[in-house]
Amino acid sequence: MNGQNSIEIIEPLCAVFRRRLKAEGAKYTPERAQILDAIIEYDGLFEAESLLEKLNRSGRNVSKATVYRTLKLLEDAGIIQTVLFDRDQSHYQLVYGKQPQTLIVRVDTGEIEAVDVPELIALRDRICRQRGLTPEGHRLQIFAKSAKKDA
Amino acid sequence: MNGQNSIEIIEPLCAVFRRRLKAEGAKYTPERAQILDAIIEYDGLFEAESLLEKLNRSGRNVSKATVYRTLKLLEDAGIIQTVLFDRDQSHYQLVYGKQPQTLIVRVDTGEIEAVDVPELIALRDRICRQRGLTPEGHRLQIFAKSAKKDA
DNA sequence: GTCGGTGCAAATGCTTTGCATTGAT
DNA sequence: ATCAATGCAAAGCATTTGCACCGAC
Repeated sequence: MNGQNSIEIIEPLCAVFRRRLKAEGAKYTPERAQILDAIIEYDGLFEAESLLEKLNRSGRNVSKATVYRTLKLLEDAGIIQTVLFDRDQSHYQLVYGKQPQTLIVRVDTGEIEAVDVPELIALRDRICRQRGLTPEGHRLQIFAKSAKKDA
Repeated sequence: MNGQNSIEIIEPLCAVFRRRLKAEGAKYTPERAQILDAIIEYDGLFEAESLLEKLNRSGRNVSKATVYRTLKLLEDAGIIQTVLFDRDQSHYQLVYGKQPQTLIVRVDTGEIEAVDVPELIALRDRICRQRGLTPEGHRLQIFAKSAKKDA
């Protein structure tokens, strides 16, 4: 809703990605740029298939193989995160400059809502600290249904 | 470490499973019993393949198809939970009579540790209550590495 | 006898990969 | 020229499913 989830993003994501690619001797190709652009257009979660469709629908022709390869690069770069609800399909979300969101999966309707749970970060960090670990990230999925009386 | 995570298990798991199966007109077959037994022998997480191996190694011959079908039944019965770290393989854990455990995935070593985080339940329930939802379950995975100075 | 269950083998479907081609420095 | 990236089609692989046979009530 507002910017409270953002952590000072000075530079655009494409710059982050480009820098990262350069650092490992890889190239910031037009295909990779288009894929990142299309991802940014998503509000929340997206899937490889939907991304591929969106790209092709808007004339940015990129092959499936390149989409998958780029998703992996983006994940390595810490720009997106893979979320797995089931084994059918991977879901992805933009995480760069944000804390990963908690996902509420409605078991009755199948809807998925992303919410921020600031306390979770503190909880996570404490759990790690107690064990001498440095947190790198987390994923929380909550399965819930409407509290109405119907089963 | 101790029993504080248990919620009064009066009856053995097989009884729970049998009752559940009967309720839906299904049978508690020897194969299903053996699969549940083998699952109980695990401390924490297990995978379908490892379970199948263990069954066959100990002479309890069950087919792969039956293992997968039974895992699904056990999940529906609320006895086990599926945990997905990646898309290679599903991991399962016994959850009946416990709160699902938080899993700490060591990104440096690949080790996975299951821990109890009681506060998480309260947090989850509050998040759901605020939205008029009833929690059915959750999954929290924390990715972390050793806090030592090495990358 | 009816039904559900099992095992086998084949199918599924997302994701990955091999390979020839293409593009940038 | 060299080295990486792309696209296509083929492969991979955990999981699922169709089907014939089997066993319990």
